[in-house]
Amino acid sequence: MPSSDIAARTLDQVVQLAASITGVMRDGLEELDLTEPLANLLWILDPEAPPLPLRKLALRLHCDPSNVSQLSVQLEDKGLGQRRPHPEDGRVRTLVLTERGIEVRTQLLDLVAARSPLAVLGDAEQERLQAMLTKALAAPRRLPRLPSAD
Amino acid sequence: MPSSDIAARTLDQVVQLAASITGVMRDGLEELDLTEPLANLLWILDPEAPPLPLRKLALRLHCDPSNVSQLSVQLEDKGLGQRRPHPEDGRVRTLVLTERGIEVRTQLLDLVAARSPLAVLGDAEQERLQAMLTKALAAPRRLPRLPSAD
DNA sequence: ACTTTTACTTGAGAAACTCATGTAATGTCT
DNA sequence: AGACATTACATGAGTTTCTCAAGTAAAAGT
Repeated sequence: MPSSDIAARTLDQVVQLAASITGVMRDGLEELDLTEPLANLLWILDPEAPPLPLRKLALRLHCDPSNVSQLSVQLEDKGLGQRRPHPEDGRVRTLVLTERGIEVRTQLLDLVAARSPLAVLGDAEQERLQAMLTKALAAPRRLPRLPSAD
Repeated sequence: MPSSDIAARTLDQVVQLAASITGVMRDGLEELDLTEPLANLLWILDPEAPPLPLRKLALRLHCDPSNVSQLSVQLEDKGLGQRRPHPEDGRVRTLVLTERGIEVRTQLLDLVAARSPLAVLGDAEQERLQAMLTKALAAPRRLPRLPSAD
């Protein structure tokens, strides 16, 4: 049982899990009055972290910056977010959640957490899982044959 | 440290990992001459498993069956797949990979496996990871407040 | 000061997806 | 067996989402 088979199987399971999670999210979008791209944006907008420039958000979402611009407008139109000028750099805008935005984001996260397959794992298991994921995510991302994007 | 925080953090890490994996995949699409939706379809087309009806593929991809129809046409145009009538049910069509399709799929999987963050985990760790993921994915999916779709 | 670079916005266009409709095969009911 | 309903897929139109190109404004480099 070669090592690459193990890797392939692990990868496949993670992808399956991810698909399941996005499925759960999609099923909850209507009751939150969100679209999928808006929900994805909301997801990475941690109210407790320092606000991020739109450019950083684009990197995180693996999409074009212009796309984030358009999504930001939608978030503002819904009263969930607000673009703020960066205090030090006049070119930069950061995206901040409004009170209502924080509320909806919490609902979104709670909903997905409650219905995701991960919910069946106990606290101890989740912590072991976290340990492994942390290790993987912290890795210095050495991409073979590619300039370091991301 | 309430249990829901642990769950939220685990979930966030899985989502981050998934984003990273799709990012890796996207970066490799050009060199494989694939689009993202085609790659996703290719991914779930295991040549060793019995061929699946288009409808099942749509369920797996969380999308409309008509979408799978269109993607199947693209796969055929590229010479990577072929739709076959179901031997017993005249309405059903299954999608099978061609020789070249299997080849490209292998390249895709290998590429993602090599560059994914999971690559930094050792075999033993991956097996422990698999154990947990298997448990989660096998769970009978009790969706709160929703008829059992999926 | 002048040029280059960076961050965002805007608008046009392409890609991907959904929905409605149509067709054919299967299942069901009497 | 015949009539009706259901299921699986195909097709075309329309919507949504995304990318790309061009433009503006601020900052950095020379």
